[in-house]
Amino acid sequence: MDIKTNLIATAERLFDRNGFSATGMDRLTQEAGLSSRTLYKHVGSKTALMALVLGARERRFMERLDVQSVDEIFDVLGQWTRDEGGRGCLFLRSYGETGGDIPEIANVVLTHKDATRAKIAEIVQRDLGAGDHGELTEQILVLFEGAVAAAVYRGMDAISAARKAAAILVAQARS
Amino acid sequence: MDIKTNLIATAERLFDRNGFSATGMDRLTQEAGLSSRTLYKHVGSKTALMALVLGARERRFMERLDVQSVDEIFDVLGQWTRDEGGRGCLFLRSYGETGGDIPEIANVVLTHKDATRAKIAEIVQRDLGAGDHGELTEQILVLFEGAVAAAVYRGMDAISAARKAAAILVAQARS
DNA sequence: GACAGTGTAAAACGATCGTTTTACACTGTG
DNA sequence: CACAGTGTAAAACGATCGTTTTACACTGTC
Repeated sequence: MDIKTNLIATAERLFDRNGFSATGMDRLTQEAGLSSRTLYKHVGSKTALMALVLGARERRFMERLDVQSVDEIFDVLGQWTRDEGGRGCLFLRSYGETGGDIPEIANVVLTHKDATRAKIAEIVQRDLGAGDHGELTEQILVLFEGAVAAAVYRGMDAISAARKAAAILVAQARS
Repeated sequence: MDIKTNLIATAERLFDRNGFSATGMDRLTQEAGLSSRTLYKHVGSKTALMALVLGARERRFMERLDVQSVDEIFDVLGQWTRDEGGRGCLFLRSYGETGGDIPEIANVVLTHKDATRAKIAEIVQRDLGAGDHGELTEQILVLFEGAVAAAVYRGMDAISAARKAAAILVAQARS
């Protein structure tokens, strides 16, 4: 595998499992199987590596979220959580750990949240037909965000609860 | 004010604004206006201080959450966010930063989440009358958690969306 | 067969981390 | 006045942080 790709994947795993600050560069180089010199040649700095990790995750996530109905949104989330484990939104976690003070990271996070909201709006639109669905979109977004957060301690139950709630809200909006 | 109380309040502010790892003990002693020797005499270690901060927040939060209806839950959350700012759930953030690996902290976090869920169950019960409302409770919990998380980037809109969604789910469960 | 490029291994950089220690001032009590 | 208790100020602890440097091996190309 490409050095940089492998490095970013390893960093994503460690950041997600142990936290950003708690993951030292020594641990990272060791687990990625490369020297610190090579690491810095490829990514420049730890902050840049964090941004790269989030960027890669964003692309992977958006690929998966390309669905047609509100119901499927929560299917995708269930699969994601089963595959990758539910330790909370890595974007919000990076934002929290840095206090939102590092523009390089804050930008990626806020852009990702904008994109997620836009994608949900698009799905709601497709599901409900033409009309203003701003309120429903915000509700689905909150359910999605809540399912991610609550899954940390409630597991899959949180996700199926969100899914059922979303179905009720969609039905209600249709009538 | 009592030294320890003031220290914990200062630590809560700094941890919340800048993150746990990113907040050094020097910064803390400086802002709390005491020597590091006094700090360590009173709280023992940074980890213990984190647990104390979370414990204090838990008591303050549970006091506020002592309401009678589902609707009021989101009123409380709105006030909390207006008063203290919405930077995400400090419990989940502490859990994420430490990878859930520090028992002293993981315990406080999971206990808090259990208590929150129990409190919501109690409110739902009072609101809906006797019967099994496990499903609705999980849905309200997810909406609550989602409102907290989404408020980081959507502000109060996330909270009022959660409130409206909860009202619909409650009405649906009543019929 | 020199050479530029890219990699590793490992030591070292200064800075900062959480924590402890030393030295000293102030307080109330016997 | 002695004294134990509690506080501050500040230096120092060893450890670890992110990052850079030194020294060297391997690779493909002219």
